[in-house]
Amino acid sequence: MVENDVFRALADPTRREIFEKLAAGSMNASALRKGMAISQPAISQHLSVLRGAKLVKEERQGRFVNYEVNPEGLDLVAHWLAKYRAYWPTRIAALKELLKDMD
Amino acid sequence: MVENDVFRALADPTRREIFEKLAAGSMNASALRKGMAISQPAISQHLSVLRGAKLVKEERQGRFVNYEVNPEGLDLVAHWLAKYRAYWPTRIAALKELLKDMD
DNA sequence: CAATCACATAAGTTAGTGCTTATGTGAGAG
DNA sequence: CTCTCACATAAGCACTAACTTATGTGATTG
Repeated sequence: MVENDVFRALADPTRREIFEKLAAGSMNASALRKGMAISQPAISQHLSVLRGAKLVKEERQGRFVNYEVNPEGLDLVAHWLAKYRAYWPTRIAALKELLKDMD
Repeated sequence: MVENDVFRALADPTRREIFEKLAAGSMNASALRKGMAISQPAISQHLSVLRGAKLVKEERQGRFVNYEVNPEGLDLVAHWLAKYRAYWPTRIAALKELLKDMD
């Protein structure tokens, strides 16, 4: 079940931080590590989890591996959230504004 | 950090199941337990976690405690997700339809 | 008020998670 | 071809998390 993988992946704050960095722009594992007090294998393991959750895509470029956000994982969260839309009426107005901006 | 609590709470499949049940209609802990192969304390502990994540609200009713969905937690998820809206263009159309339906 | 019911809390066990150091692998540089 | 670089995998360890049984608490029932 991939939905489970997504939520488990996002449960770790370090992983959310990595994801956030990638959302701002794709980069390789070494670049991701900069500014984080964590070992290289740790990053690699986190990326592996994020990949399994479809939150991240990898693309080999020579001896570097470029990582970028995979929308598939986010879609899963959006889908899950949509099931409970009846419970966040306060956000509807904000969402409408948001969508208007995107036109 | 409550955002962390929300994602950690949702990482457990049993907890998501409980939440889903409550989304379909508020009920007490005993009712929630029905059909689940789990002990009474386990339910109670899960509800405690969900409460800490603002995903659930409790309301004492005599010796029963009625549980219901707390939109606050969902708002947190929606908020987090909105930050990455640039990455789910495919969902935008569906979302617009959804919002139209709610008018 | 004594018994019971609905639920919470305590304590202990076990499995899983996130980290580390050490090592492996595959591609470019010299 | 050899060395180095970027990253992945292995193994081990400390901590956490989810469950259990046992017990506590506060409200209703008889």
